[in-house]
Amino acid sequence: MEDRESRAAQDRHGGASDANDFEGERLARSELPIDTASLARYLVGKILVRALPEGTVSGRIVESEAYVVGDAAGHAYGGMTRRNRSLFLEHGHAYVYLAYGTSYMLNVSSEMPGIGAGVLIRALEPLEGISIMRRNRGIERLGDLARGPGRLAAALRVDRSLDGLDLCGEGPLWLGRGDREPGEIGQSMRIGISRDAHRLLRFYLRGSPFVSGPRSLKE
DNA sequence: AGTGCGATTGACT
DNA sequence: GTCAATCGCACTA
Repeated sequence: MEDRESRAAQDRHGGASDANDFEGERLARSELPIDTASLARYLVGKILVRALPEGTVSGRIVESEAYVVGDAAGHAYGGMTRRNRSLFLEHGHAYVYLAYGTSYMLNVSSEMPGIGAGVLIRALEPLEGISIMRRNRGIERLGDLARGPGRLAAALRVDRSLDGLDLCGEGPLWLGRGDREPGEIGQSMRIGISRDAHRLLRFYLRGSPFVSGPRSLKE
């Protein structure tokens, strides 16, 4: 088991939980739907896990957005560039970019190799390593630790150094199985875009207080 | 080399 | 509710 190392590292640092338990068990690439919108819906309820030197941080994905093939709002629209090349990797790789010069955004590439599309992870319900998240964010309130794409990246210390990482590999960031069925999943327009804004490509756990956006987009 | 613009956030009226 | 911060990138010349 490759995971023994991270587990040992966590034990050395006195981590309270096991990153290899059922909930955090790494999803295999073959389990991920290849279609972008399907993947966005599928990821709601799954776990995002980050191994840090001081311990494991994780949260349940409660909100995602699909940026599909041919989508004018997607960064892959217009072809591959230095910034967006990770979107063209086989589904299950990380695409991380800096938005507004201030916030990192974490996406999961979502199609076959050479096809540019991805899913933006927009919010997490914090599970493990909450004290580490508080330190990373510099705030206390649980409900604000990972509510929003830039906030969750900060909480998990995700930046451009993780761009291109295989989330289905043995790296320090991965997708976990989750320990239960998600609740009812709502669907809405995406937040903060202008082009192709009408499309219903945002997915969220209905009623969760950890979902971003106005109340009208949480019900 | 210069310009304009965000898949946001936090501070503030 | 409004609004500035901040910077990498894409585009023009």
